Amino acid sequence: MDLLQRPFFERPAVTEIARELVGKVLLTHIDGDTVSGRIVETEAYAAEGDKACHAHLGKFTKRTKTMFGDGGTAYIYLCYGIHHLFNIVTNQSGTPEAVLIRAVEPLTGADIMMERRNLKKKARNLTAGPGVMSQALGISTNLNETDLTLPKSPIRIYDDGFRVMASSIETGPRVGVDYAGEDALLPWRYSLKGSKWKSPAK
DNA sequence: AAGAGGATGAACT
DNA sequence: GTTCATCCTCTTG
Repeated sequence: MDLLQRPFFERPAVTEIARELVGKVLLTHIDGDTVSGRIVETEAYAAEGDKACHAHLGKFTKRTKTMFGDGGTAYIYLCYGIHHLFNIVTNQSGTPEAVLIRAVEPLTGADIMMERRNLKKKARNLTAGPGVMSQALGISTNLNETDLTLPKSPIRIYDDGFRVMASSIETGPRVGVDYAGEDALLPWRYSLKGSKWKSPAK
């Protein structure tokens, strides 16, 4: 299990990072519990030419300032007043780009995830979807700006040797970004073809 | 100070 | 297929 280091996240091509994150392991160590899941769905949000990005055109606010930090930082924000959405900031400090993690396949600690989600079975609705995934992993906005590259961080990304062939990656338009006009059509959603742990969103 | 809207999910018909 | 819970952030006045 190799912890992904800062250089992986500081690259300029956010779409490339989003694609490569599919198949990686997302691990959290929160409240003494360690759980992990394999990333099966991501979305890329770019600093330029992407109206769907919260910080497009350099829009700097209290919320978006996290995206201007170093690559490898957690960007977690509340959506619809209910859901905690987990993103990974990419590119160099000052360039606000991020990858939204939308779904994982449970690997370890599924019992803890079920407890957090108040579910009895290890079903697809345990972690398939950005809001429910965060809940299962114990991620909430108080972990915003967490450095993901430290060995002791409560949230980390690992490469466990699992390899995904290019032909196993499915692309499509991002979810819930209709307000972004033509940028909503960009095929910047990446998922693992055939995985049953993808989010149900069309 | 107030209002609108949002990178969703669950529970309906 | 539709509705709506729920609240933070941003915009406007």
